[in-house]
This record gives sequence, C-alpha cells and structure tokens, in this order.
Amino acid sequence: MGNTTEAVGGVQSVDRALTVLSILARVGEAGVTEIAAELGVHKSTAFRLVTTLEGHELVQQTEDRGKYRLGMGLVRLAGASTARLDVVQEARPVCRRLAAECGETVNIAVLADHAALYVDQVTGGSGLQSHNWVGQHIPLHATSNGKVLLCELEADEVDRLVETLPAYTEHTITARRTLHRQLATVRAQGFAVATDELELGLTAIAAPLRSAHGDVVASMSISGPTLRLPERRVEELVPVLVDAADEVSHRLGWHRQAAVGG
Amino acid sequence: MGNTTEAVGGVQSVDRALTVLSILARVGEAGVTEIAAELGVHKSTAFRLVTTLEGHELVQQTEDRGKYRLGMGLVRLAGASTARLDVVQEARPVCRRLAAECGETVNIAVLADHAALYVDQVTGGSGLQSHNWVGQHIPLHATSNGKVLLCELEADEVDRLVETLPAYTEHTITARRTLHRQLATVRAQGFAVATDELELGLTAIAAPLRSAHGDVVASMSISGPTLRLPERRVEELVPVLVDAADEVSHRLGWHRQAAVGG
DNA sequence: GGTGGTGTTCCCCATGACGCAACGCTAGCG
DNA sequence: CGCTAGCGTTGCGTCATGGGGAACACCACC
Repeated sequence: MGNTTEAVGGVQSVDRALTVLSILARVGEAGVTEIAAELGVHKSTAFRLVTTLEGHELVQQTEDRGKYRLGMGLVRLAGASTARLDVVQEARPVCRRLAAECGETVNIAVLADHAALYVDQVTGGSGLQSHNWVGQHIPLHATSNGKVLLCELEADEVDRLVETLPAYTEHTITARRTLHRQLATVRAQGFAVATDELELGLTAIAAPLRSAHGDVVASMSISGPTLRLPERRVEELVPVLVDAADEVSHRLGWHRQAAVGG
Repeated sequence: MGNTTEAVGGVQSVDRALTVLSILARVGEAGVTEIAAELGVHKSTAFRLVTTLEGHELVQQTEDRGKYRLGMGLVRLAGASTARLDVVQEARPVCRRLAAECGETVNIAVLADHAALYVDQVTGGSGLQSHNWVGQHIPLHATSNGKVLLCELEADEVDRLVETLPAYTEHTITARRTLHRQLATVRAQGFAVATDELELGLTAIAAPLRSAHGDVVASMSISGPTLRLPERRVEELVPVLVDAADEVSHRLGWHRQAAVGG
C-alpha cells in the first residue's frame, strides 16, 4: 500500500531496495526500523535490503549497530554514468582550466525533469569545496544555467517545463512575460546572467554547450559570491566563459557554420 | 569473463539488480541479453531487473527497444550522498588511529589560495604538543603537504600557485626546476617528505587523499621533531601513512581500479 | 523471404524473500 | 542497580513472488 512512491517497477524486492535509496537521499540518515516503517514492511525485510545495498557500497553504516546513509558506491556509479555523457568528458579539462583561470566555481548542467540537473562541478581556487551542487535539481527560471537551457526551446515548451515561478528572492523572475523576454535576450547574446535570483549574494553566468546538431545539450556556468562578481567583473568573465563553452561545443562536433538543415 | 561480484548480499534479486549497475558502469552500455549472460540468469529475469531499475531512473534506454545505460537518478542520489560528507569527517577516525599508532601529530591540508590550508589536526600520543596548525596557511614549496597537493597539477598551474620560493631554512627548495623535479618524484612514489625545509628541526611526510574522481583533494601528513623522525623512522612510517591515506580515499569513493576510461 | 539476433510478454512452478519471534545490546530511568 | 524500551540483528517456516522456458514482435543482415 502506497506510502511514498511505490509500484514503480516489476521486481518487488528490487523496487523496495531502490526506494530505500530514495528515502536515504531525502532524510540523510535512517535506521532500519524507520526505513521499515516508511516502506511498510517488517524490520527484518528492511534490514536484509539494507544489508544487500551495503554489500555493494551503495549504503553505509555511520558506525557499528548504527544508522544508515548513502554510500560512496553511488558516487562511483554516478561518475561512471556522467563520464559516459560525452558532454562531461569533453568539458572537464576546459572546466578545470576555466575554474583555475578565474578562481570561481564552474558547473555543467543539463535539462532533466522540469529542472536543471548539475552533472559536474570544478571548484575554483580553494580545494575545499564550499558546496557540491552535483546531483542537485535547480529551478530553471531562477538560474543562469536554467535560462540557457531554455533559451532555444519553443515558448509553449518552456511553459510546460516551467510550471510555476516561485520567488526565491526579491530579484527572482516571477512573471512569464519577463521570463520569455529574458530568454530572447539570452538567445540573442549567447549567455545568461543571474544575480541574487536564486539566493541573495549568489551570482552566476552561463553559456550554452551545443552538440554537433547545434542543439543546446548542456550549459556551463561560472558562479560565486555577488561581492566577488560585481557587474564589471561579470563583463570581464563573459567572453572568457563563452570562449570556453564554444571550445567544448567545438569538441562535441559543433561548428558555427555547420548549421544542419536550418 | 569473470563474474566480478557474486553473492555479495542477502537478497538475491536486489543483489543481481545492483550487479547490473556495476556491469553498466564497467561496459557503459549493454543489452538485456548481454546482461543476462553476465549475470548467469535468463533473459526475462534480466529484463525485469532492468525495468525495475529504469522505473527509478537508475538506468535508461538509449532508444526504444535499445540498449541500456546508467541513468541520471544515480547522479541525483550521488549528489545527496556527497553533500553529507566531507574530507575532514571521513578522515577523522583514521587520523585519530594513525596519530595514536605512531605517536606523532597528524594533519589534513587542502589547497587554498596559493597556500596549503590545514583543516584538521590530531596530536599524537605524547602529551603537550606544539601549537595548533588548523586554519594556518602554509607555503606550498616548503612542506610535504604542499608538495602532495601540487604533485598532480600542470606545470604552469604549479608556477601560477607558487609565485615566489622564499627560503625559510637552508634546506628550503628555492629553484623552480628543483621543485618540479621533486613533484615528479612525489607523483611517482605517492608520498612526499620535507625535512627541515620550513623550520629547522621539523620533519613531515604526506600522502594524497583522493576523491571519487581520482583528483587529489587533500593531503594527510605526519609531522614531528626531526630528532624523533630520522630517516629510518620515516621509512617505517611512510607505508603506514600511505595505507591510512588510501583508506580515507576509499571512504571518499576512490578505488584504485575505478579509472573511468577504459 | 528466410534466418538469427534483439527486447518483450505470458504463465506455471519452486525458489527465495517475507513476516514472525527471539536475541544481544545500549540507553535511559525509576 | 536492575528494569524496561528501543535499537539492529539472526534463524526459521511458509507462501507470495520472482525465476525460467518458450513464444512473441521486431529488426537487420543475408
């Protein structure tokens, strides 16, 4: 009987095990009893599922006889997953160079499920990463990456993906018309800026990564504290970012002239 | 074709499903038949497992009736996973054990802003110790931690980070060529030593901590008075330190074999 | 149009996963 | 200090459930 999300797949025990992963992703840490309650199964069942997950390192215990949380096997799998995305593979060296060059964090995002999904991140300057965004879903209308990913879609497609426009700060775009107007600008100038729109004090600029067909398949961004990225510095960074993005697009087989069947 | 992992956990079908993920991580793409063969099960069984995985977006089909590969759900889960951990947290128990085991001070350092930043410290057995390094910025060219943090960077990146090479003692490296040569050695042997280079009478050895991607994200060091750490004792401690560092790397998701390219 | 490959579906059987209950353990509290 | 209540963990008998065989739909090559 459905508590959360159930009957997704065919094999019951596998479905339950994978639901355990979702639960842990949501709550961070959980004990066997808690998981069992959420799944609606007996403790022992939950325990066996968790143990199996642990055997593959997708889950790990915080300590002996302790709670469980997601494990590093997931990171490994996700790495293998994104590594197959040729976007990430091709972009990584460029990201690294860009991050080092401007001392800010560089991200790669793709369109996934009504949101921008961050698939890679290289932190600038300091090796101690402030916050790892990889795997996070970010609202499309409040981020530079989101705007880039949307900018070449049909208007009704944009409206389908962006169902609501919640305000995160006073600068967040909340009107559909404003959004569409901004997307036109982004499309025209080839990059997007978002200042304090998702979070006060957070600024980001983004540029599109294109496949051989010319489609926008991903977005590359530079982000950092608004204090470090005032208007003047943004103006400096934009051409650097666009150049880097173009280089990645080039590696992916895109050529400015080679518009395939307009 | 070796069955890589078998009977790891308790629940058979879950175990098989997770093995499917490993297989896909290894080969990139695979069809139902291929997966079934590798698992040693019937096609239909493999199909059901894959379908369940697909329901949770851990796997996706390249096209209709096509092969399967790892999905974006993994990236999401991995993001939730890495958000909860950081180097210090994972390293702390190992540091404590290491410090107790060898009776010297153990430090964790990361690259930050043209210097090594000490982010954690566990003092060794002997009671009162020198001052606390945590939060201190330390020159990269005169410390074992610095050498480790630099050793896998590009040569020009190293030169950018190390602007000048001031001499702190008569043993400090002051020539760029010497530094680059030493970094190559560190990279090759997997650890660094610094004797009397920052301060007369102070010896330290360091080894790299790697992320799931294989990048050197931090450095772990053992340091103490040169009197207590003569060459012979350093030789004893190096394998102990490297083992400890490898263990932390492992916890962070790094696996020697898990080089993604193949 | 044959032939061998794929991913997919159905159905029946026995295997293997489930719920139960009991265990060892820790923590809190009277 | 023992008593209880909660935890994660384990063995066991039973029956739901997942597995395998075979047939299906489809594609590509010959």
